[in-house]
Amino acid sequence: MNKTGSVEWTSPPTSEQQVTDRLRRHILAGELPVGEFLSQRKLAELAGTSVISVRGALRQLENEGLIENVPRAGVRIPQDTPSSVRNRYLVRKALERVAVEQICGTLSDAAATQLRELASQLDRMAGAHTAETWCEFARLHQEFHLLIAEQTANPLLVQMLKRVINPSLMMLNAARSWKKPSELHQNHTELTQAILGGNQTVAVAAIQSHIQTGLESELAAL
Amino acid sequence: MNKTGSVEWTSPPTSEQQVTDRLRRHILAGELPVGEFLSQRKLAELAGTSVISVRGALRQLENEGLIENVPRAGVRIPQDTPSSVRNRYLVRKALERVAVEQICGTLSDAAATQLRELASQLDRMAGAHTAETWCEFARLHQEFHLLIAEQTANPLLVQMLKRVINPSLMMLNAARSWKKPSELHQNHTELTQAILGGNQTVAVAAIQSHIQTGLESELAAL
DNA sequence: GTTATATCTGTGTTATAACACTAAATTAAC
DNA sequence: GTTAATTTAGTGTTATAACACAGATATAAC
Repeated sequence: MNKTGSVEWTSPPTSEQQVTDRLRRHILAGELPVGEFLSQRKLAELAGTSVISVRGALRQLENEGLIENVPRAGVRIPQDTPSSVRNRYLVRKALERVAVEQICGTLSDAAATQLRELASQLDRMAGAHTAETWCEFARLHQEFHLLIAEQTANPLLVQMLKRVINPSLMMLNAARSWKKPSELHQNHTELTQAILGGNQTVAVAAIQSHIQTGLESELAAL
Repeated sequence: MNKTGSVEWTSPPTSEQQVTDRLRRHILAGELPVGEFLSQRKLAELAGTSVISVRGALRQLENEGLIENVPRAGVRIPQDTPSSVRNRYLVRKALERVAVEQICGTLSDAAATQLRELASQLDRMAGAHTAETWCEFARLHQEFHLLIAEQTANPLLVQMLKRVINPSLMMLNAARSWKKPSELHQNHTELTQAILGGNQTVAVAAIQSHIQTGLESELAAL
């Protein structure tokens, strides 16, 4: 009935989609070895489906930048290097800059309070990090930045920003054991106020410096 | 022997890759109907392979932003709207801006001459457009902007820029019949000089205004 | 012991066929 | 003639099995 693309009817998720979601969770949690090639057959057996669904899922995750596909060799989680991290952050800086420029001064009250709430929650968590709160902190941090991007009503921008934030999330989760998190403390409340303030120049400066801080702490954790 | 990812040995292209390349060419040339769902079986028969390779190829093209996948309905070439075009151009503006900022004043002589040559070739072609030269012009235009991005040595940035330029190329090719091309005349030589000049402020201003012109002409062609 | 050959096991890749579902067309009943 | 049920043809999706190649292991010959 509805093949037009605008599906409100929640059709049962395809097998491939289920595998995709499960794999993504595992990767983001840092539970898969980085650098090694993953066996499609083992993944299929582990997920209880066929290779074909796994292959589709891997393709999807490749598009999200979480894994790397070498045509006749297989698929693996890419090993981060200083330059790959810098490359991601350059793109991220570009995308978040225009996002902030776009929404500066035009935010709805609902979005503003949601942003403020997330920021305060982040700043509260930043002090006391345990292994358990790490994952949640990383998730909220991503949600905060994506929320900003979503206010532009530009799905492409959101998708690309996700693609560039996700790998960092993965890396930080994988490395959470040997890093003292207080280092990467960032004041999100301050950033939020700069954005909500309405002065585009100071908002842009704030987001740029914020991301720069993130880059440096991630490089230090490498 | 070489499974490390850095493959110099040109292994024979996988079937899926061949289908991908052929399909991409067809789409970019504007030879496929936009909006309609494509039949995987017909594509497979037409390409002389199985559905499985076609599905992989479609996934790849989806990642390049050329087609749109609706989970249980199929895959189609998305219909452009003013807002989708604006969304693409916003991202493009963000990406090309940082690209220019990065390379401004640091270009090698080889890259500079290559850029100048491409620009002059484009400006020469801009005056006399026939149906035959359109495709070539679009290709060169893409090559020009990608060349700028490639000078940053940031593969991620190049990939994303490609993803945002390709659909425009496709649209312009499909619409070349009912549009007088002189409208979208852009002075690429002037832009090149601004970039090579070394003054970052004027270079950024030039690229921004250049892209803005492109946006307006594409909106007009919609 | 060393070397060369063969086998075996693992990989990614791909073709075939069946499944589940939808939409249209045909047929049957009223 | 109109309406309802049924069949048919099309779709995307997925499981199975075979293909082709690579690396390791074991076996045979020297």
